[in-house]
Amino acid sequence: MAKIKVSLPQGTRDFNAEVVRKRNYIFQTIRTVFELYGFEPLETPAMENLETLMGKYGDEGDKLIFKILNNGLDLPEKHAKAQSDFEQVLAGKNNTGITERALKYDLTIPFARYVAMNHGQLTYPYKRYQIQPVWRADRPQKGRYREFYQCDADVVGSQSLLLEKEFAAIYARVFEQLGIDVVIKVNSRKLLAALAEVCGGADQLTAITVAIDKLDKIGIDKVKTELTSRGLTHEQIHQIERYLQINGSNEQKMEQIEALLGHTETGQKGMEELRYLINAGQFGTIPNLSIDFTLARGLNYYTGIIFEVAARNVQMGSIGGGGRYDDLTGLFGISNIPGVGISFGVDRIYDVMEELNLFPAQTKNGTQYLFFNLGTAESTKAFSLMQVLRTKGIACELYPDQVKFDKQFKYAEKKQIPHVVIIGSNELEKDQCVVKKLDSSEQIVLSCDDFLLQF
RNA sequence: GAGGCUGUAGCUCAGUAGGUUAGAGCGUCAGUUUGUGGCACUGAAGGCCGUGGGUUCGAAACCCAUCAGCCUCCCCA
Repeated sequence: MAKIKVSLPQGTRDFNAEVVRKRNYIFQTIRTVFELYGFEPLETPAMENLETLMGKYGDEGDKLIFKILNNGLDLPEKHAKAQSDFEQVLAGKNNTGITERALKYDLTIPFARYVAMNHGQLTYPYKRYQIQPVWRADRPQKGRYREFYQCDADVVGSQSLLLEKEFAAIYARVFEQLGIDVVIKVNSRKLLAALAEVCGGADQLTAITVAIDKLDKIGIDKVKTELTSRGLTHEQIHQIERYLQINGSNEQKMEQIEALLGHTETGQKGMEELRYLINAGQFGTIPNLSIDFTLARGLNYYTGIIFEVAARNVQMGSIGGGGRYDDLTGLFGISNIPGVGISFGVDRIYDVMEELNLFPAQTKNGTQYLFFNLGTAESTKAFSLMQVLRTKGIACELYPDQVKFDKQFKYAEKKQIPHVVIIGSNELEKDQCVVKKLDSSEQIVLSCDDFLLQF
């Protein structure tokens, strides 16, 4: 038989039983916490209209959207139009004649689209969570895939800072349950805006944000070089440097930022937000929450508090992020719906947990009892016992072929099935069965009725 | 979009300075052992050495191209 070379598209993965179980463990943990905080599930299609997505993620983002080729382009009567349309695509422009749909790039924009479409029906504040795959035509590398899951929770229709506090608590709780030691970095976009006001004006906000975002990668000197090339003066850059050098405990950082940006109105607002978040108050302190003024988070829609979560003790990009946005649905014609949300990067969380060996043994749950196949009459008996076990929720299976013991034992071992049940001609005659534990080799003989009574 | 590394058995990899029939470990299958697994021993199957060209008497090895994977930058989860 000719051997056909098979492969997977770049940046995609198959998940075997073990991996699926471990992933489900993460999903379940996150889902449970979301539900505990009153979020409702939402699912949206894998694909959206291309125009829904285009222009929402910046120029870079647009390039990374997977576009879907329209069907029926090969129909003879459409040839001429398809060819002229394709010229547009070759020129770097999208054309609905060639592609009008695309795979979703994140969960936030489809969510905004959903809110805009169902504006009248939703009960506000609307709290939803969404756990679905998204696709990006990125170059894959460590911790980066072309198909990966996002777990988002957002609230729209409320300005309350209480929500930010709850989201921080959700992060803390989920990672505590997963056993990952994290630092939840928090900042306010308003402070960045205030910094921009002080140094070069509001129109420099983006440039400053981008430069700050690169700090931990390129270092302070290169950040200064970049800012200089943006036309900032020596004095302005000095201010930014003072901003970036703020350190110490959360309280100490607040004191330093007060000295630097306290005289601006925007700065005061930003500090208020942060103070509310870090103060214990009536909700208690959130563990691992750390103010990080160098946190900037790209440049898109965030306007208030921003979050980013990093795992300690392991080299990995952020495993979660989010923040407040004032007017996400404005993009779709429905204005004045403020929102705030966070996201978990499940694939990276998986990699972190794998690297730190944090998955509990319970994730291996599968078949509990393997019934040996030792003949037709014997397996008929086994089958009737199994049906009882199954009604009691015990996973079990019968080896489908009557083969030697050796083989059936090895099957159980490979699948890590903890017990085997042996019903041969001897046992059948006495209405008994032999139950053997594989790890300890202990085995007991008991009547079929006694066997069932255990469950 | 830019750069680096790697493609040899199902998997992880050896393969000496180009030289007969390309190796190991693990895994698979069979047997020792036709109702008691893991261990051990014996044996077997399994390779167009990523693909295409070139250099050479001779290429898995050297050169070029191409494809794929991994990694870094950019950006991000």
